Amino acid sequence: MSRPKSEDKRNAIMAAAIRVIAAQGLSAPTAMIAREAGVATGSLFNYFETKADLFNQLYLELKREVVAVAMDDFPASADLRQQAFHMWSRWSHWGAASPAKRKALAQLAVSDEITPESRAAAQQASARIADLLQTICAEGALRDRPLAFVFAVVEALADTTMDFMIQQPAEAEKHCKAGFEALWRAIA
Amino acid sequence: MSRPKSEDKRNAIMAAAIRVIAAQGLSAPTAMIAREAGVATGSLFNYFETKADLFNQLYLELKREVVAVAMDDFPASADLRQQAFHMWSRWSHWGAASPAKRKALAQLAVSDEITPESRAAAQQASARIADLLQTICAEGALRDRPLAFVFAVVEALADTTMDFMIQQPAEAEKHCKAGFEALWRAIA
Amino acid sequence: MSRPKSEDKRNAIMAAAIRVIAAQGLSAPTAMIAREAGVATGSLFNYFETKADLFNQLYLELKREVVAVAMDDFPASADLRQQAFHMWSRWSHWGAASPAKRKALAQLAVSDEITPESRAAAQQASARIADLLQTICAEGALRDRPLAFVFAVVEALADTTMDFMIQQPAEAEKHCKAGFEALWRAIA
Amino acid sequence: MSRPKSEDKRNAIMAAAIRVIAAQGLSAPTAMIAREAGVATGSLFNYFETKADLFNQLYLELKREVVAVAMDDFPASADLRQQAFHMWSRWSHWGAASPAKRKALAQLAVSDEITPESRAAAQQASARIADLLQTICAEGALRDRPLAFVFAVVEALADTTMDFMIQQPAEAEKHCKAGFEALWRAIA
DNA sequence: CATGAATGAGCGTTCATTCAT
DNA sequence: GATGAATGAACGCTCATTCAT
Repeated sequence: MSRPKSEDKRNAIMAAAIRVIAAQGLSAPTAMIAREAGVATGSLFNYFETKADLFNQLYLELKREVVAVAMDDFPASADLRQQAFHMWSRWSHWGAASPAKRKALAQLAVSDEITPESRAAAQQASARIADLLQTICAEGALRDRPLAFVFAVVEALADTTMDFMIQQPAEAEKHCKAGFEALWRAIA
Repeated sequence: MSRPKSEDKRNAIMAAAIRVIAAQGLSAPTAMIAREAGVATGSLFNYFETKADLFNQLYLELKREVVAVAMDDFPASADLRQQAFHMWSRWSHWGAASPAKRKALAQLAVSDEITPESRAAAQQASARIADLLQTICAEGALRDRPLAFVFAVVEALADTTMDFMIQQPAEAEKHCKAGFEALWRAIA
Repeated sequence: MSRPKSEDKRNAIMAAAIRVIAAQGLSAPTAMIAREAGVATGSLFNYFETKADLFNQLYLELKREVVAVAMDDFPASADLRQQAFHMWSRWSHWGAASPAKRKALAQLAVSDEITPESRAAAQQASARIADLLQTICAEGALRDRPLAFVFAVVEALADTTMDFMIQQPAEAEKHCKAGFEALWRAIA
Repeated sequence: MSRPKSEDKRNAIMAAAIRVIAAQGLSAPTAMIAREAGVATGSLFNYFETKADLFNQLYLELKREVVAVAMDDFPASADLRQQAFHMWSRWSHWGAASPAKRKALAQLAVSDEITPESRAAAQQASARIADLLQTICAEGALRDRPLAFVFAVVEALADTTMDFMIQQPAEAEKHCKAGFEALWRAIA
């Protein structure tokens, strides 16, 4: 019967946080995020209990977005290399097209504020990618390494690739393919 | 910039900063670093103009240490793969043996406080490694990519490898070799 | 000031305020009082213009309750000492049985938020007790002191007595009688 | 070798806290206390870890001052009544002459911020007064009550007396003596 | 130079009150 | 009237940096 808590406002805060974190880092004042979102300083805390809570929710949301994009329109019947390239291409183009999101996510990922629970939830969200990787490296050089090791290698390669796609947009396609080539040789 | 009186004190501050940053992150108070170093809060600023200055000097020093370790006792007459493995092994074992330094360096590397100048100097310090990489990938899949791309890929692989060597010390040698295998296939 | 719709709701807020103030002090958030009362945060302000208004009304209501209890079933034809003890006993047992009310009242009584008007109204509500006291001390040692002085002494003794009745319930009767003895000797 | 932490400054903060608490209550901002003391907001926290710490130290200091004043120049060889009156007179005149201190102490005494430790220390500081009271009431009506009960009664009477001495300074001596008379009759 | 007390801008968070629904 | 989200001033406390000693 009162003004309902607005999903739009929550999204506005999330979006503002991405921009502000990308620009200023995690030490960006909550007041600045609120202003950027067009809400009062206090309102931020109607949607997120603490700054750390906002960070955790944002981290998880971005992680899920990456997975959703990477696995969208997945070619279930293509061969493994094509499937892998599909995922890689989607992923890296998303990152190249969303530099603020990537920058924010990179900062969040190394932050002490992100709880083990959030990291676990993020991992769970990546299950389908993990499955794919497992299949890919089942007979490769890394077949005896923990999947987490492989995953970390892939993420590192992807991050590097996206950095270069952003820095040299004209060469984006080449970087994307070269990154995939390195990935495939490394793990398949 | 005249050399301050006590090189020891400067080193103590650097070492304290490594420990404190590893434990608390970059937001650790300068006063805590000073206390850990056994000097007065004000003394820190006799050796480093600002906190950011301390961070930049520390970043560069750690980067140089990595290179020095990796290239120490370099087998100039061995074949390329052996040379590469020598470097890789030194590097990753250093990282596995110095988790605080790695953690601090990881945080510094993504910080906005590190200036382009510091990053450029770090790159310059890595010239010998860069040369080696260039030779390695001269005929590989990434031969047309910028050397910086290759370098970034290698660093990402190395970081991942070291993380796992630290997390599972019993498997350290296997992780080290598997990481090298992935690297060699990716770039050579 | 029109009577608000629900007397029940007003009472619920009052009762909640007593509990919350007893537990948390006067700095308890109005939102907590409202929640404890089972009403919306905004509703509290339909019944009380401000937090201070709530406090003043609560102060007065509690003061009036004390008087009503103390003078209930008053033995108009008993002798003075018996009348005094009747009042004393009722009063102190009420306090011992209502620790939250006493605690809240004690905090309210020393608060700056309580207006002179409220204090005056409380005094007026105590007129019958004041009359009794005046009669009691008409020939005692304090006969030349302002009645307010005597009243304050009595309140102080009563508060102390009730504190001990609450702290040592097994000795409650003894404390009650001892307190009365001290009172009688002090003023009669 | 640095600027020494100044006892003067600590005292200035204490004195300022007394004035500000007397005027505004315990919710007075620390910044206001600091300003009143002529120091920076941050400096207050060089001398007191938290606002609550300041309150506890102030509480204890005021309690000790009361005792010191009351027992100063104690007539060890006078008779009991004279000794008691000496203490009473000193105490009440101190309170009448230091209304801000009394008001601050009254607020502190009922605050939730004051720790059991502080209250215990205050009690210990009052040992000599407690001894005197014990002797006084050894044969009085309250001889079987806990000393703490007697003490509380005395404090209550003293507080009331001082309130009236402040409110009607012209009658201060009469209030002092009447208060003592009530006390003596109540407990002796 | 060394020391650590002094400084005050800045931060995350709270909460009395308002007001759209 | 009832609701609870929205508001933003205010607070306690921190901390990089300065500077008196």
